[in-house]
Amino acid sequence: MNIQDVLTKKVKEAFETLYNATLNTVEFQATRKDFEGDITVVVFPMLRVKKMNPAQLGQELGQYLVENVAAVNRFNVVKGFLNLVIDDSYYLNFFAEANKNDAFGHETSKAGDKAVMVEYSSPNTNKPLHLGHIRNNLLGYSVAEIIKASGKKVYKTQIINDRGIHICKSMLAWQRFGNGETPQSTGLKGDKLVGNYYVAFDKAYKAEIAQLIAEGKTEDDAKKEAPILLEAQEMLRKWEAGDEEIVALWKQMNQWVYDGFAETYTNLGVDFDALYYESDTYLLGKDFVKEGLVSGVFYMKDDGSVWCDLTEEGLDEKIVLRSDGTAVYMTQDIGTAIQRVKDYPDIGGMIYTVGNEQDYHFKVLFLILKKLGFEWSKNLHHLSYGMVDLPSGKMKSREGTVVDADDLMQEMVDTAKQIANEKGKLDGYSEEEKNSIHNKIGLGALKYQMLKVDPKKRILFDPEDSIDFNGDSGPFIQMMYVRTRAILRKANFDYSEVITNIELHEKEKELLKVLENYPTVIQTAASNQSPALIANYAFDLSKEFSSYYQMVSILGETDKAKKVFRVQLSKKIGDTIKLAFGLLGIQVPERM
RNA sequence: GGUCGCGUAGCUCAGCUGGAUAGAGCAUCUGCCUUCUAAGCAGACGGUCACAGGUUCGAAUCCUGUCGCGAUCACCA
Repeated sequence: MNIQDVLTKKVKEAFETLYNATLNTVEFQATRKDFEGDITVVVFPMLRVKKMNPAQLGQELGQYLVENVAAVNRFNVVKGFLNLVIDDSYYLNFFAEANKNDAFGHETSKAGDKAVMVEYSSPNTNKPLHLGHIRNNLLGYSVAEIIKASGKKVYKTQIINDRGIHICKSMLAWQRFGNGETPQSTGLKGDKLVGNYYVAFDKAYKAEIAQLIAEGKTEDDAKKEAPILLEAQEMLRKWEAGDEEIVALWKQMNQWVYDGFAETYTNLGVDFDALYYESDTYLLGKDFVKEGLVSGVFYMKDDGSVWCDLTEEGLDEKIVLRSDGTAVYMTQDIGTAIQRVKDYPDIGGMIYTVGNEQDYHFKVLFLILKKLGFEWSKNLHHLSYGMVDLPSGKMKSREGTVVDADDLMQEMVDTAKQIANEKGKLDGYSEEEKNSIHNKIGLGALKYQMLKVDPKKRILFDPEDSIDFNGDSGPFIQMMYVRTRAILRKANFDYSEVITNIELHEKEKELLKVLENYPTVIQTAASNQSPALIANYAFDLSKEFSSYYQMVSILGETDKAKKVFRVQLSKKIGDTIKLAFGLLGIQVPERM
């Protein structure tokens, strides 16, 4: 029970005793720096229950709390704010308790609890991953880890968009211009090689369009009639018909891409528990469309296309099956969702990490699943995040205006290396150790910068402005962890004794207050699906520690009990930074 | 045009389930490394919370409207 819970109970009790009135909630906030106190009760909302002068009410409540709550030392009232001074012993006891738990703030799932499936990444297999995918991957991975830490079972998954016209474009261009190139023959990463042919296709396609326009066609006609596009469409038909040669090429090129992606995922540090491939699932929804047709959820138009009428819900009509009977995106997503629940019967809900450009699609998908009568449809969430844009606008693979994921990660590591070399603090380490450290710091900087922003906000990424390594940054927080580790390495004495009877330094009290919030922050971050809250918390804790570290000597303290406590506190803060960063997928180095 | 989202310091962002004088980082300026790692600390400077109304004891926060930016409204995914 944290201090808020204790006080809530006692304030309610005070209300019953003093005024014979019932209070539903008690509102708290951290006491402003200008006033004395550790926590503040806001009395204004209580006036609705008990009409009286707020200052007087605060006075009476404060008096009651001092008399009836051991942890409350004294109080002061400013306008409608009751500022309480909490006794050091409360925080020392809290710390002693928290210190017993190596994963303080993290819960584990209980047998029988429903699981959450988190979908993220879900790339197309015709081009390499870019910065937009990085944001998606980091968000999805982190939200999954946060929900796990909040005490739920989690499955991470993705749907790999491995079929469709876009893949055929790369395949066709490779057939035509590739001269049998392979990742082995060129030394290129597989996804990069395939991406090059996607660009090559677009180049050839544009040339043909220009040619056709020169011959007198309109632009619209030219775009539809360009021979290379017609050929790609023919290739897709052949693929669907199971043409052996085409399918073999498709498998080959996809495999190159998967090998490339695997490397990127490893470097990025993300993973998955279950993979779904569009080529397996794109037909799955059809049966449910048939069922929905029977039950009246859908209706068929004269041309045979099937629709869902959502006008009553304020949306429009949505196609769920083409007139030729083939599946659309929506058909597949309906089928995939149902399939996942069949595969993992303990799923109670799903989270789709997909950009906000698809807000409408998911609104419709969830509504359709609800209409189809699936109980779990009410627990479906679209983790909608803002696009990562460049100063020049949207990233476009075909036009080569993308920030490549692998390149960017490498750049970050190189920058970390350069900074480390300038500082020279890693001199004497092996190359392997150095590389590992540069890697953690470079990626930490990148990941922190991506995750500290509220997911729903769009990120403007300027390649000219470098990612921060100072201030509110990943490396700053890693640095604070490193300091705590340096202290522990030098603390060559037994610091296991439980300390409850010392006087706390002002900064120590502040640190303990922040520490006490950690469990709540995890729960809030989980319910809001926002890694940004964890990132901000890690920074607050680190900043507080940084100030403490500067102001107070830990190993130089002469009072034995204080020294022991300070070492314990430093360790706990380091451990908590490590845990919180773990939820963001960021590793911490032991030195830097 | 309809719908959805966003607009806070020069820049990047917190704060948004209403509470005290709106907070950080970067940049600029001033101090601080013989003491646990200066990727640091302490401090200064910097705001009509897009604009206009409304609700409230109290609004950056909630409601309405306006403006600006973005997304979306395909038998594409």
